[in-house]
Amino acid sequence: MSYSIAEAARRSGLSIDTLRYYERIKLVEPPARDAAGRRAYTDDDLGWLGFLTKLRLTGMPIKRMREYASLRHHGAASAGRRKAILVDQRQSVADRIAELQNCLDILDYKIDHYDQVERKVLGTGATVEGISA
Amino acid sequence: MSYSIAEAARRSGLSIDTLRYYERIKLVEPPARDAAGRRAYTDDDLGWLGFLTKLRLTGMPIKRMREYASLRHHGAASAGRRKAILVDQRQSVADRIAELQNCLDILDYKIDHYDQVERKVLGTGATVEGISA
DNA sequence: AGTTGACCTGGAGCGCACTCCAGGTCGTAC
DNA sequence: GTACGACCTGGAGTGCGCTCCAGGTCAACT
Repeated sequence: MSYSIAEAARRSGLSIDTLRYYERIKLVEPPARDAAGRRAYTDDDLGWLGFLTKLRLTGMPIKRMREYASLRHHGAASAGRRKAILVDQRQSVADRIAELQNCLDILDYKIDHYDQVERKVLGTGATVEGISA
Repeated sequence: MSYSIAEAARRSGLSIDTLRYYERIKLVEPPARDAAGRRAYTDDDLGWLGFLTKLRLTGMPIKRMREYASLRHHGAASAGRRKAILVDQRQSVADRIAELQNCLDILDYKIDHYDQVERKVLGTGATVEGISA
C-alpha cells in the first residue's frame, strides 16, 4: 500500500507541513513519488513516522532524533550507538515521570487545601497560598 | 530575611534573567527594594517562586500561570477558579504520565530487541527497526 | 580617587519546532 | 476546456520561554 501525504498525515497524527518539514531536516527519507511527482508513503514510512512520534512524545529533541535516524543507514555497526540513545532516553523519561509524580503530589496537596477552604473547615489564619508558597 | 536577586536565583533554581523576566510579565509581584534600589526578595517571594517552578515543571503555559497569579490578588472570591486551574492541570499531568509510561514501554521493547541483536540470538530475517517501524 | 563587582533598565536576539504563504503544476469531474 | 482540489517548492513568519546586551548606577575595598 502507498499513501498520499494527506493520508499519511491522518495516520501519523502529524500535519502535512510537519511531514514535509521532517523530510527537509532529514528525519525521514524522502518517500517515493507517484507519476505526478506527489509523495507516496509506504507502510514502512508510516512505521518509522510512528516511532518518531513516540520519541517526540518523550521529549527527545529533533537533533537527537536526527542522529538516531541517520544511524539507521549505517547498518548493524551503529546498533550499539542507537541502543545507547534509547537507553539514555529511557532514563530521561523515567526521571521525568518521577518529576511529574512529585508535581502531582504537590497539586493534590494544594487542591486538598482548596477543598478545605470550600468546606470552611479552615478556622485558622492560614491562607491557601501560605501552605506551600 | 531578605535575599539579593543572585541569592533568590540560587535558591529558586531560576536564572537572574528569568526572575526579572517573570516580574516583567507579572508572574511575580515586584519585590521590595533596598536603599540602593536593588531587589530584596522575601521568604514569601521565594515560596511563590517555588510553587511557580513546580507549575512550570508540569508544563503549564505561562499564560495560565499568569492567570493563576493574578487570581491570587482577588482574594477568596477567586478560590474556586484557582482550584479549577489546579484540578485541570492535575488531569493533564496524569495524562502526561500515562503517555510517558506508554513511551517507556515502547523504549523497553526496542531496547530489548537491541539486546537480542547484541547476543546474536536473532536468527530470523527480522530487523530491529522492523519491529515497530 | 579609582577599580571592581553586583545590580539596574529597556530592548534585542535566540533556539526550537513547527506553520504559513505565494506562486505554480497536476489529474479528475463537469 | 475549464474549474477544482490536492499537491508541489522555497522561503518567510510564529509563539514560546527565556537569554543576552549596552549603557548606566551604586557601595565597598585598596
